[in-house]
Amino acid sequence: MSKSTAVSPQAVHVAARNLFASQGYRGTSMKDIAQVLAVSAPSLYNHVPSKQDLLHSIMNVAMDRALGALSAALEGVTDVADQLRRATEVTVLDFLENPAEVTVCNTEIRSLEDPFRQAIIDKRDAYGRRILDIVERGCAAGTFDVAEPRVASFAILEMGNNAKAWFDPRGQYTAGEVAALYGSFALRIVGHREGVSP
Amino acid sequence: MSKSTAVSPQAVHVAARNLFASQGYRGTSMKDIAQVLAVSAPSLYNHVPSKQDLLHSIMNVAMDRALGALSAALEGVTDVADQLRRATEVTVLDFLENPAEVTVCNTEIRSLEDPFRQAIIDKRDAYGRRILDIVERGCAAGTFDVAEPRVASFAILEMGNNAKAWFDPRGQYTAGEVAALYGSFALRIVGHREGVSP
DNA sequence: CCTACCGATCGGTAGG
DNA sequence: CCTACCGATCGGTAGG
Repeated sequence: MSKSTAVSPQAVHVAARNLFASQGYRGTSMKDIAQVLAVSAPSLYNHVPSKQDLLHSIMNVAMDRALGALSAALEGVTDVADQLRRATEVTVLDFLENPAEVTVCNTEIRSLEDPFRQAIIDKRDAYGRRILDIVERGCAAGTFDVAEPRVASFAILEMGNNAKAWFDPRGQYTAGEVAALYGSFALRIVGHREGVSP
Repeated sequence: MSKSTAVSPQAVHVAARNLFASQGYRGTSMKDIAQVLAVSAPSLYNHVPSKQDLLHSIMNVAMDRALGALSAALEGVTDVADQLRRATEVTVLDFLENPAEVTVCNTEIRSLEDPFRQAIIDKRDAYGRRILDIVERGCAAGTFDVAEPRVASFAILEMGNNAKAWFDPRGQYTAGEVAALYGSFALRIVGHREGVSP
């Protein structure tokens, strides 16, 4: 379990992320993190200012990565159905490829104190807003047909959230194939003609 | 915030459920629970055996309620599309009407110790299995058209999970109307002809 | 239902 | 990077 050699802010970040995901923020002590890195707990404070800062850093890196991946996936894509498919795929891919960060973001917002807390909520809301924008534009263009774009966008964003819990990277499907399935579900939810997967 | 008079196992259960949902199991002390009930922390042990037992009780009650509601909703319903719509509606209704229990079930399985833990996981899996059964029967009957029934059933089960976070009981829609929207999404995901809501 | 109290553990600091 | 240590808090018990 331990992976000594070369303690760094990065290494502390990774150890904390994994422990926070499996045991929770309050269920993880600085000593637990230190043990993974084979050092004493006080030594961690040479690399990170506090446990709370560590939590914020983990969530902030995760949100920036997700927002960046969403932007990259939509670059140059003009068809609104393609946009929704790609946005859904990149969202699910992020869930599958970064299960620990996503778990921390999902379960530990309440453990974040308030200078940090609102900043993370704002980024999460910005992500949701971008999905909603796509759904609304598709409805306005007559490409989508769904009674409540806002509810539909929440459903799309949420439906893949727990895929990391059952997904097996060495199983029947690749992460990309699972993401493609969810992309087709998204198009079906918004009532786009032809939501069947490749 | 406090609600004194008549401390009972029930009252402790309710106070603990609300605090576990908002602050987490490890972030809630027995003293916190006692304060809501306006008694001292040791007094709680006259009503409940331990904090861990309290957590298990909250999750077990929630799972039994959800499983019972699912059975009741499906009673006498023979059409497989109606079954999926009703199962999805009752699932989302449960999420909206019991937000605190659902939050605890979603975030605190890791805080449950192992005699209790597996029993809760088994009940959760049984719930998911019943949704999957409906999707598989619909596919076998040719009523549904979806490439991966298993993935579809996970998506259906998950898509309403966070609805409690944005749903406002005094807002534009009733819980029943929101549930109906998700019911139509479920039918669309499985490729049933006509998934548009009433 | 209370006060008094137990051993254990926590995040973080001092000082080197 | 370490040991030694701080004040605070934890779940739970004793005893009434």
